[in-house]
Amino acid sequence: MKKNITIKDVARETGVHVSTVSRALSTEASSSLSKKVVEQIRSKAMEMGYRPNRVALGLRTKKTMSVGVIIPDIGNTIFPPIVRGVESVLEPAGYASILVNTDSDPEREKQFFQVLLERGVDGIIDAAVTSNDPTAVSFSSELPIVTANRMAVGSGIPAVVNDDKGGIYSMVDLLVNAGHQKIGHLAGPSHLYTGIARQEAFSSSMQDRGMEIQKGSIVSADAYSEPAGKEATNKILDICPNLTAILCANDRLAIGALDAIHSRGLKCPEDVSITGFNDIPLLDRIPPGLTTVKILQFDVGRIAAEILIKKMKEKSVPVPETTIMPVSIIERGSVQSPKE
Amino acid sequence: MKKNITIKDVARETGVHVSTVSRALSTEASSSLSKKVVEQIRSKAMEMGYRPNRVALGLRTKKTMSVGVIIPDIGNTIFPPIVRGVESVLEPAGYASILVNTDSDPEREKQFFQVLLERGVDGIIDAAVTSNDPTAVSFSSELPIVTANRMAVGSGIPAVVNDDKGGIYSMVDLLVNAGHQKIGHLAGPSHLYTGIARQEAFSSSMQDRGMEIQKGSIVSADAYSEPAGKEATNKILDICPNLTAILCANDRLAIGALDAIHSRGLKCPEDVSITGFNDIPLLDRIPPGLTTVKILQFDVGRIAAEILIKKMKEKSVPVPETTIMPVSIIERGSVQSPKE
DNA sequence: ACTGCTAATGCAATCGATTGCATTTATGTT
DNA sequence: AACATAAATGCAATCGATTGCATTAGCAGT
Repeated sequence: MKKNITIKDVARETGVHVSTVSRALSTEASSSLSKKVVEQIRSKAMEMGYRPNRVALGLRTKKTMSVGVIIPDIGNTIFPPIVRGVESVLEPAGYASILVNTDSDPEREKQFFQVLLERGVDGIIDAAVTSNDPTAVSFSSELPIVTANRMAVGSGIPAVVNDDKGGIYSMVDLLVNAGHQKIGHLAGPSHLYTGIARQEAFSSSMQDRGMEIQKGSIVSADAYSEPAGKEATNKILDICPNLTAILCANDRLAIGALDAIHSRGLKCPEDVSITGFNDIPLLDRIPPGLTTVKILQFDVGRIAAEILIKKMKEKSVPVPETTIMPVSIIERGSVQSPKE
Repeated sequence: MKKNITIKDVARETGVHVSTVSRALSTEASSSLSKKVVEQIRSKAMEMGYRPNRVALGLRTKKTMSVGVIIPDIGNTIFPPIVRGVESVLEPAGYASILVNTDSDPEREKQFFQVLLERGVDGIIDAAVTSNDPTAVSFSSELPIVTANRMAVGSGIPAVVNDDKGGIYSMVDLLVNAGHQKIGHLAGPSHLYTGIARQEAFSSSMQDRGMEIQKGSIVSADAYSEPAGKEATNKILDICPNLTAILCANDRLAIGALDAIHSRGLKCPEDVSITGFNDIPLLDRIPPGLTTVKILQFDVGRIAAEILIKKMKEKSVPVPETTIMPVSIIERGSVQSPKE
């Protein structure tokens, strides 16, 4: 492991001062140097295998050209595309992404904010933010933050989210048009924006149509996981066995719901129609084919990163506080008209 | 955005020299200071909201406590668990992970190595390495590298891989025991270790059993994707329509194979048995249930990170050059005895 | 009280770059 | 040829920590 070449070494070899080397290597500053010298220094640097030290640069300029990406769990299939979208704009812009998983633990989220700040990130994409998130809010005065897929309600932190409300409205529409009257809602965790927003949308959508929401027909799952979905579905059906459709807050919950109704000897869509949200990879291949709301995961990440970059470049630049990404309904086989 | 507090500020407030503050804040060096002063400085620092600057630390110590994690694509479901495994040991050890996606482009891989070195990472986990990877080899003399899931054959770079050979042997066993005689192999890309290793294992396993490998019954897919799998399967079946089983190099290819045989009006497992490799998330829910080789993705990442940490702490410490992780066969519904 | 130690703290260099200002060199004008 | 001016380069401080060495303070022994 040989010693790294620094501008000092290049300066010595070319017989100029380090500041001259620094200028020669920079695109802008090199204009103040004679062409010949610039040329000479650059080729010498190349020849010597000079590699700039970004740590030193970061110390001097207080810009590390890195951003923290906070997500609950990269193992959850909804997040990789978001991360990829973030990357797709950050990387070409010269930023490195430091990825951390909170496991939805607010304590860990807080620690990671600390760590990321110690590391001098220029900004943070937070896809693990909770609906009421004092941590994110307090740090938002220290560096640019943009939340993705979720938002901290009323925090003033720019957010890129999906049209949760529109998606749920459309889905209720679809179910109602198919003839369903008794619709339940398997809601997401009540501390998450998506859980809350989708549940509110469900309720108001049903009300708008003058449809009855049975007592016990809305249950929040503890987490966005299949087992939690199965458990919550059982709770719903124990109280409201007459439901003909269950609108789920996301696909994984819907898969859990499928498990639950199967274990009760029921079938989807014959006995109960089920719908999801997100359209995660491979979902199309799981029978009976979940009808779901497709979100633009990649673009959520992409736009969030674009906004972040704007704010990092010029922290006072005005950016939209909430960007709502369009969603679309994907019809597959899990919805049919109620029988009889 | 207020100015950050530095040890200088703390020093001024407590009336001591910066070096004293530095020592007071460090666990080891604080032993050389009087208890009282240490106590005083620490509480003052806490009170002032002091946050250490790791960039400065990194410059001084030449350790950034960060590692680069290079993968082909976080969107490919096999990688998130690996990344999570890596994280699970890196994070508690105080390392941050910089994640980059190469999209399997060797040129990008090379660039990322450069970037990561500029950023002063202490080591690299490379899960995007190709079987013959001059880039990884050349950089391996500059910093510790460990490859995960794949290996650069004969490079001397420590690797943590799956028991690809064992998995394929077991799978051939399973097919043969089920009565299959005419077995094809949908191989992975031939520039990837997994593609090569699994194909070699297939061939030798068949030979060991004295079974015939028909001409044209082994075809490499261009990429580990469903469309590539479908395409390659069609090539295989065009030439060898009499095959009763196709052993695929991974699950996504197997899913593509499923698509191909369906489009030919054939059924799995009635007409053709299909097997996969990896056991990616949700695979169990895709009909007819792919029989596959389960690998320990999380642990591959975990062990790779453990080895890397060892090497970063003490670069000359001997570590196993190749660690082979056990695999297991998961039997589902995609294999049955050939009819007739 | 003086010497000799040890314990506690201060000093200053260092890591690798950038950058405002000073200085030198080159160019042009008359 | 002299001088003003512009262009090119050098100087040195700076970013925020760490750390080997020097210095001071405190204390014990006589």
